[in-house]
Amino acid sequence: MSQMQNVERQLREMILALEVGPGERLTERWIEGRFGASRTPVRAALLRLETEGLVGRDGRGWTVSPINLAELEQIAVYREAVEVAALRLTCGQADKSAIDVIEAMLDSCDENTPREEWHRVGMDFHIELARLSGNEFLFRAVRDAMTRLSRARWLEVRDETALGRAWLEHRAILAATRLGQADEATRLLSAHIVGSRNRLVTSLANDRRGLRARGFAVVAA
Amino acid sequence: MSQMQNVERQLREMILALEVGPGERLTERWIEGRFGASRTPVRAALLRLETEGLVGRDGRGWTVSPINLAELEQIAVYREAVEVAALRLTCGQADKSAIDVIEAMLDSCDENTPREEWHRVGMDFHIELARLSGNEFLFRAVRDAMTRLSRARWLEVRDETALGRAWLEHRAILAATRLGQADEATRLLSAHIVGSRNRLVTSLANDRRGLRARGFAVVAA
DNA sequence: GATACCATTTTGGGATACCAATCTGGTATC
DNA sequence: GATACCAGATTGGTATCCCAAAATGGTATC
Repeated sequence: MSQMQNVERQLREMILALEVGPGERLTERWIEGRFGASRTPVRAALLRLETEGLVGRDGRGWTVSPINLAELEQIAVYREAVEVAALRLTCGQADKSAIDVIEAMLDSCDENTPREEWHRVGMDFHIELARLSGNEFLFRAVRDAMTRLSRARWLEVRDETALGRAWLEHRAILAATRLGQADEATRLLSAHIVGSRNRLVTSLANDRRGLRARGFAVVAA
Repeated sequence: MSQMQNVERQLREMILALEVGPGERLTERWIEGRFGASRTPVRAALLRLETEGLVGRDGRGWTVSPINLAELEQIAVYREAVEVAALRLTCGQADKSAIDVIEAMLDSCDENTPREEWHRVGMDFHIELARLSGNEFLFRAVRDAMTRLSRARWLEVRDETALGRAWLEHRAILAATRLGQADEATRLLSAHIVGSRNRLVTSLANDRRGLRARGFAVVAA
């Protein structure tokens, strides 16, 4: 594994895990020292993370992208379009065996599973479902959208009932997909995405003061 | 304007204008000499163009992305999803004055307009229409998809009737959008995209031999 | 003539040196 | 005490080295 990919991967993890806060300034020299790499791979990593929307330019200099509520709403609209299109493709396919793998993913979570794992599986559900479409561009769009949403979802205050409801919705989407019921499956998926967005934005807007107190830049809608 | 942005812009133009052929090998040193920049900005440019899909890694080393017919078909599905979603948003908006600007764009082309300009305006029509949605992600998705399609459309053998038909379809889409008829507008848009894709892929598949003879790598569907 | 092999060159990945722009902290001035 | 200003430190942008790996091309061998 090259240094460049290492820096990119580790820095992305730090950002997604909120070990560097949204809105925080980044200097190439700090990253250089932090990961023991020189500026060449650091710069490459920053350029790629910029296209992922995780870091941005702040005049001269780099900044961890703030949480932007308006952006989160736009991403929800975007992912609804691409996820629905992907799911429609999947419903039209004959082979539904791959759906079992995704169902097993959901099964792997129970009350003993750490919160972090629930978080990851909840994202991977959507990503893997999109992958089944066989369309590389729809897949990447969903994956990138989930990456952009990741930090915000991690900050969201979610109660147990909300988590349970999301899981039920995931299972209902899978069930309809397995039967090839495209209209029903996409209707459920749309509703799921819209509901998730509403809960997410509401939660963050309510917590905005607290999040800023923790040093996280949160831009209003 | 920094060197980095210059190299990126100029190299992108060379690739899109087919001044470096699809499938051609690129060396960082050649680009360095060609544009009079050092390797640092050259590498930054390559990293960005990679995310745009215009260049790719070929083991160790860089290659101008070949024309890939299977990819073109997938992009058509992708752009249909995002363009339809964007258009639906636009139809729901009260202010339709911006549509006149796009209509004027179409008007600016007549029989004296160079082919290159028709080509550009045909792309910008879709990009600017998506911009009206106000959703940054749908807009970028359309813009990036059109960038990826650009070279292929340039290679397409298009007769006058096909160009004229496309223009009529563009106008019909605008007309329905202006009236806020979302279902009709998106139906027309979908048909337009599917039709364009079919003509494009058919044309390239037929010309494949000739294109390869010109040194352009064309990957089959 | 085909092929295995080795020396040379070329290439991308990485490290580092340098620069101009900018930021910072302190100081002198009023 | 506020402010204008200047010197030093910091930073991203760029150029340039170095290196290991891979491609290249010529040659000896069969």
